[in-house]
Amino acid sequence: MPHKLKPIKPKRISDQVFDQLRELIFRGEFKAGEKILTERELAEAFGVSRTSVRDAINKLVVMGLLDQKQGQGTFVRSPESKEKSLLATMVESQDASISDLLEVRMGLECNAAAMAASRAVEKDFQFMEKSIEEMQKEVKSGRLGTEADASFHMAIAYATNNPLQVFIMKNFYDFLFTGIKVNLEGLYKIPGNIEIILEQHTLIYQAIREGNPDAAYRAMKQHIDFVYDFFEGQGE
Amino acid sequence: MPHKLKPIKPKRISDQVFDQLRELIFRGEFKAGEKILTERELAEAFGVSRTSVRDAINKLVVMGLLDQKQGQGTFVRSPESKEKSLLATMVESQDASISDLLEVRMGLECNAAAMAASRAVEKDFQFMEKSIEEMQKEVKSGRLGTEADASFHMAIAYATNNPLQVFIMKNFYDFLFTGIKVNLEGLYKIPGNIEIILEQHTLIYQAIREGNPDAAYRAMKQHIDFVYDFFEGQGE
DNA sequence: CCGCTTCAATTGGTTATACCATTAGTATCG
DNA sequence: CGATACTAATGGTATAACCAATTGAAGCGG
Repeated sequence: MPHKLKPIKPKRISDQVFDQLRELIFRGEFKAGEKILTERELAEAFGVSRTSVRDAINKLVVMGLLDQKQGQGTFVRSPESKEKSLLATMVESQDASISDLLEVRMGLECNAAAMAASRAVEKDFQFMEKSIEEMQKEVKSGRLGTEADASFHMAIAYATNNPLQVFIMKNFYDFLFTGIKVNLEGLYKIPGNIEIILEQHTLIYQAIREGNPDAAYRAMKQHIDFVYDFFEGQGE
Repeated sequence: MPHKLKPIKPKRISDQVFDQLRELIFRGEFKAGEKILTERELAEAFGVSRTSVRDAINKLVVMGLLDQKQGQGTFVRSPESKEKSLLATMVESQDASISDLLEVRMGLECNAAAMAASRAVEKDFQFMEKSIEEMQKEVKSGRLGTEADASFHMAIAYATNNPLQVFIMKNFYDFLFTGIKVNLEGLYKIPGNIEIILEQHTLIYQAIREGNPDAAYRAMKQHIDFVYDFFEGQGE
């Protein structure tokens, strides 16, 4: 065996559709509560059979990301709606606190920010910008903007171009979401805090845009430190 | 509305099949590891279409109760392997390289080392020492000591006292072993490398023992950087 | 104009059938 | 005996047709 041949990729079509749909949900292309394309439309759009699309959708329904109603359509389930994901429930049963979450994120996301700074392309920047703008809108409308917040962090994961980083963050998403929600609710009580968060997001974005890994790392660290300190001060 | 009428049963056929199959599994009619009836057989037995059976089975697969393999059949998943599978199963559909793995570990483990340095207790030190000694023994016996290597890194995860960190690392190393352990062997085969690895492990351990988070972080970074550079040089 | 019924279009759910892709086992040939 | 080739079994995919629930608009009668 002189040479290591090609890796091949035996991927099921339904799984490929599944991956793409999940990505669209996570990136916010399909917004919570929104009705997505019909099975027939998706089948045509992907160029696969309706069977494969159905298999993919079923998977997402079981995972709690989608909701189907006969005669109406398929809808994106809002993350906050009850039944948390498998990972989230498992984590819960192990008594993981918000602090624990933030500590792990510290390592995971600071490193990701640095990676992103040296690899992100235009498309990645656009996703980050979009998330920041979306969060600004939400805040001005009196809402928390938790989804946009989570999307921003997911955008950085994608920008690393590291499939494993993306993979972990994807499975982290539900827990990330609930964590962010709790944080923002606490932060919201104190005027000015959300603006600080937004400012920090912008700083992270700028550092990545400038291609400065070190600055991106520090900006992310400062961001998470801020949230962490605030939460610790709350009495834990 | 004087009377509460019939509840009716607007139940999908696939769900009815699902319920029955799940019951059979829970009752032990289908025993762990056992191969169950084929989709075609089940379809005929239930008097429904194969599609409905497939929908039901898919649901059980996503839930981790069943396992399907093309060309072989559908099997009942043993209970102990249910938990570790949720990450491992999905990782199959990704093509992550060793570099990707190391990049994520960089963030995860450097941070963990720093955490461990400020929290580890005597018991944690003992686990680390044991892992290092074990690896030294293995190496002297002419073996690779990959398990001891992993144990050392897991010991650090435990030392963080962060259940989420432990959880992630646990699933991480399942993936590491089952997926790309073979590739790591290349690193160990070159004389001198194992000694360097052991030295690095010792440095990490000492930094943690001294309660120096900064040094622990740097020591871990140096360690992972070394492995990373080695693989980059290999041609990847 | 209002209220009810009816009907048609949309959309997910089901069925049937055929064929593809992978695997394990067996038969065959050297 | 061993390697190869074939075959059968099984899950995966693709079509096409029809069923069932929902919505909303059209039509009718008051």
